[in-house]
Amino acid sequence: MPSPQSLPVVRQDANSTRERLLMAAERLIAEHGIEAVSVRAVTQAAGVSVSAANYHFGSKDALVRETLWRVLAPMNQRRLAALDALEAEGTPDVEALLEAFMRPAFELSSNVAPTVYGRMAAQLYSGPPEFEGKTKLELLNPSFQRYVDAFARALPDRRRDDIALSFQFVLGAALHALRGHAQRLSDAEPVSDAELFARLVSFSAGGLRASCLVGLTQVEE
Amino acid sequence: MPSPQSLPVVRQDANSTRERLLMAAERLIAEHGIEAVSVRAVTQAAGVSVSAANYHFGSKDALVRETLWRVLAPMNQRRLAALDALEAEGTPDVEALLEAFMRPAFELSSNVAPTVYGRMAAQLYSGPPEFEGKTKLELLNPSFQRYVDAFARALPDRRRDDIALSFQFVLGAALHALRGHAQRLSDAEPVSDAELFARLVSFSAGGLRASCLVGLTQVEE
DNA sequence: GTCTATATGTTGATAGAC
DNA sequence: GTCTATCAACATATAGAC
Repeated sequence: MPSPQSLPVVRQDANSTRERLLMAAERLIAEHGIEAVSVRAVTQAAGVSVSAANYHFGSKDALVRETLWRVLAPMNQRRLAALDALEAEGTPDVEALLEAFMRPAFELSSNVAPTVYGRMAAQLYSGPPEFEGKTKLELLNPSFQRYVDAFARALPDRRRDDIALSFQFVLGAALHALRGHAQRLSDAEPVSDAELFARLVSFSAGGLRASCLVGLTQVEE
Repeated sequence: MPSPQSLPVVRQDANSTRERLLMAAERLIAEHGIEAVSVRAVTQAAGVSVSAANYHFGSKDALVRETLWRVLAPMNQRRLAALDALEAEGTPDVEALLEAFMRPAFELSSNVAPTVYGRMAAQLYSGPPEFEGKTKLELLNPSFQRYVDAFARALPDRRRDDIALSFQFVLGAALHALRGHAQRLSDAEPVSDAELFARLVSFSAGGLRASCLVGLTQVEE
């Protein structure tokens, strides 16, 4: 289904040492977080020595950054492509925008490493702040801006910075769900991923639309 | 203003080694996270030796657990007291419940350590999962249940597990804001804490009310 | 390119003097 | 109770053989 050139597949042999390291790092970081994963753990999972990792990446920081980028860049690309498709056929409404934005985060990152895009994004926001810096927020923020613009067109009676703030709340709710906290606490039977996604979309839509009804602070009623 | 017995103040002299360690740990963990803070960093900030910490707490785990508990227990107590006060005068609406729930998380934890309650709670949900276990979710979850019950009374046409899930989204949005991500990304001028709080409340109220209008999956319109 | 072996620092925790 | 001194284990990173 994905068109051949949809992703720039410049990857080398899937069994090269470099590729195995990135796959192992992707899986371990998505599960345990950046700080909890040592280079040794990655190299052991990849079946190579520690120096092999340092030969290819130079440092743990570089390995982590490349792992994050390699996972988040395609996710981001799908987000933007979905937005392009929506805007090509008119002005999308809030629900359509939310689905387009969040869908890639709930998909598998690749067929070689069965991790979820958004789980990696959650690690990005939980982990040490030096990793947010240039590498990733430079990647994600521009598409956030585009989505905020699209939300602003879908909600024309709202100030843009108001929408930007609500968008952050949406992000927080989605990251929390991607960390697995949403399932864990509801005492009822665990919801399916599809239902979790649908409820997250409708919750976010309600939140985005809500604050247009209230003033900045306490309004007289 | 706080009634004398409002909090069980069983603390020893504010300058005891034990107290100084807990204060330093509170500040450092709230700022840098659990994993990033070493026992040495805490003892240095407290001006004592490493063994003093191990004498009083036995291990880093115990020190962290007690730090978390000591910050989150009063926050939780304020939450429950606010809910008691609301329910004493009728059936509170969604906004009142959200304010009561979130207000303590945005307040200062104590006058001795100028950290924010909710920032510590955010570290709890970001950090290694072994800290969530018994100590804290045993403390926070019961009050979550009480709030979910109250929301269920405020929204009688909603299923309870539906509300429980939306409540998790609220939690995610609040934790994201408490981590400071909400301010950082909005390109506009940074909002004040009071405005951030007000917008978070109205966003969450809209989200909580929203999903009662849609079905589980795609509904026919 | 990948390995073994090693350098160098930091971690959490302990032993024992005072 | 608090310290200094020290431990063993782990971290990141490098040197040099092959």
